[in-house]
Amino acid sequence: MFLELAFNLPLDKTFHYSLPDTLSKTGAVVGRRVLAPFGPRSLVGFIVGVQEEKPSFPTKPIYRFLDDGPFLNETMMTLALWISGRYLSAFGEALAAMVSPTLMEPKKPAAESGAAQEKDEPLKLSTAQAGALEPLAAAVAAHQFKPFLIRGITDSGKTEIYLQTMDRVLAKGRQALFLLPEIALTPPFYDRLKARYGNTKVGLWHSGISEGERYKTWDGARRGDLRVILGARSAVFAPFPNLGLIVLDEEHEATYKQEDRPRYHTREVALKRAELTSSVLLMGSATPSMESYWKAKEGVYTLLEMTSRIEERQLPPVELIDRRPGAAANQSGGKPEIRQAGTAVSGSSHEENLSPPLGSAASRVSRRSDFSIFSEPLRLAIEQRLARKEQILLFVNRRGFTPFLRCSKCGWVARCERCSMTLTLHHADKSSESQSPYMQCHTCSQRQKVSIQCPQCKSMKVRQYGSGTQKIEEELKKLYPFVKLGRLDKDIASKKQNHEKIYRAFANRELDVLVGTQMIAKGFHFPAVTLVGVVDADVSLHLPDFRAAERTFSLLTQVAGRTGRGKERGLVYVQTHHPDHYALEAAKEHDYLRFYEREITDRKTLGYPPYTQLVNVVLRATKEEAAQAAAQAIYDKLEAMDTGASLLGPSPAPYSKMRGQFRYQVLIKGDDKSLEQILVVLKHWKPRKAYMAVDVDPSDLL
DNA sequence: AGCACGCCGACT
DNA sequence: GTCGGCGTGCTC
Repeated sequence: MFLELAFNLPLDKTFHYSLPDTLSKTGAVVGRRVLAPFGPRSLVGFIVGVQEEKPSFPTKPIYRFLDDGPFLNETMMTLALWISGRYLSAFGEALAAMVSPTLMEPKKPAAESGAAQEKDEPLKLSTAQAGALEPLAAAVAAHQFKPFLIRGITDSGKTEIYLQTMDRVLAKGRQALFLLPEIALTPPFYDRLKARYGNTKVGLWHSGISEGERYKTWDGARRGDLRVILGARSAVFAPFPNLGLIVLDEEHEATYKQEDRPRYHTREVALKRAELTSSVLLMGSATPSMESYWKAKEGVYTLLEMTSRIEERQLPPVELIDRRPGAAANQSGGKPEIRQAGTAVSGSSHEENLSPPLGSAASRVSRRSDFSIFSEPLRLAIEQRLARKEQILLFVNRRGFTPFLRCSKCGWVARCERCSMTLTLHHADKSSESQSPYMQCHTCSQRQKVSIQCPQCKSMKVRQYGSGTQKIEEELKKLYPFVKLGRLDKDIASKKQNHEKIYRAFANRELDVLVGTQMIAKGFHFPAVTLVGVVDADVSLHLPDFRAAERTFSLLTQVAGRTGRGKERGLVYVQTHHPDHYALEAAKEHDYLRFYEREITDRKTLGYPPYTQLVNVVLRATKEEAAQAAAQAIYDKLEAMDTGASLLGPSPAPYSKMRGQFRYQVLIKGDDKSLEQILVVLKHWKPRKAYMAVDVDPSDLL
């Protein structure tokens, strides 16, 4: 008896082993994990074939079987094969992606209960909700593969639709997956699912779960003891034997794309898995991706639309504040009303002195007062809410104090030596180990000492430009010293308790204002928030990526949805230099369709998805010439094939250097047929003196 | 991916 | 004389 094994290696190859007499032949089944010698080391591999004939070369015996049966069933093996083909990874890598990373390490796997909760019962549905549920219930009853897309505005009651669809799936004895774009969003859903289906029936799955818990959850799913698994993208691989439903919430989120091998898109994997298992796929979003909405309109997905908020609550007015020089909103008018006596600062200049010491009284004096970070309307609105004891969210798209430092004399800009990125100035936090300010690269995380003197012209005219969360926090403290202020960004949330603590403090209204990055844009339900301020909407708009407008629109829509969730009407202020950009205009009007119609026209004109499929080939090397030459070589090869796909490049990637490696790319726009030919070539292509990464369906082109 | 082997430059 | 750079080759 001989076994064919696949390992978690970037090799398009399987390896053959013998079965020692000490092991039972009946244990040799496809999908089971084994431990086997591999060169000088031991590796966990998957059995992908079993045969009687002795191979023509010498074989080694495996050490032992793992698990008590096949870890992956036939469907999951098929899904892995599909992933390795579509996303150009080795079969073994795709198989490994389906289990916890710890289950691929050659050690023995190790082998919770929440507080008693009120039982969660199905809610009575609104007419709109009932209308959406009907076709879902029919598809579940018919036991057929069917993809649905719900476009439901924030607070429209999508979750209850997910749950009532799930009720029906579980009632038929099948299991359900509930996928969210990130871990931070799971806790409230986890509580609700446990309350609804019972603690022992619901499993939680994401990269933060402990090793023991992981094994238990996967095993529970495999045995069918668990009925629902909630998790981030890798939960799409939960090995349920009788899957009936996959819910993919916030369908448009870029975090559903896996950024290392296999570079799969959770949405596409979910679609394939639903097809293989005759399950219902239920995708939902307030701002569906262009691809999905287009497919829904083409009839590939069934479109369900929910365009009113529950209890008829109104969407908050969104006001765009023109920040271009000379625009009315930038003139600082009257003094802030509730500012306490003795606080001298009324705002900071756009450009300010970095000269020593940072943030000292001396540097404050030099600030011009006619260009504040906060426009007059935003400041007045902040003061009004503070006076009324209502809560405020301030959204800032960057962490740190100032996103770049530049010499105003010679133009030198502080950059990371290993990356083509500017360095962000950070002030020391209470929580951080550093006592003094530092500069940090947001690509490679490396820190440096702050340059006060320009290294190029030796002048002392190094200035700070732009504002991050820390600076907004500081400005607010200066303007309103008595205000209780919290900040939530990656620097703070790197400690898990911090995230919890700040979230709870804000929820309990111990804080008046919360300043934060993307983290505060999603999921939060705080009824006392009546003002959302977007300090600079242009950051995401300016990324050199074809999805920049789409990202900006959905981000603004999401942020706007954080207010007006209580009795009081909410208000959103968006500061921008592009008040007439279609993404901002559509966000102001809460008009997804208007955005969609405009954006889809551009996609068609420019040949971007959904009208084409993209493959981005990135070549990186320590030597720039090597990366460039390798990119040129693959370009020449593909060009000569004449497949009908269009090739862009070779050109330096927008982030032209990362972690000491130069990056060049060739972007391919094609259709199913041309890409099929191209992927075959890429699969066997070995670049010289450069590393090649092939990204099918890239989430961005940076 | 690791990890070995192998052939050329600056150091205890 | 050796430590170590990373090029290329192999793993049933």
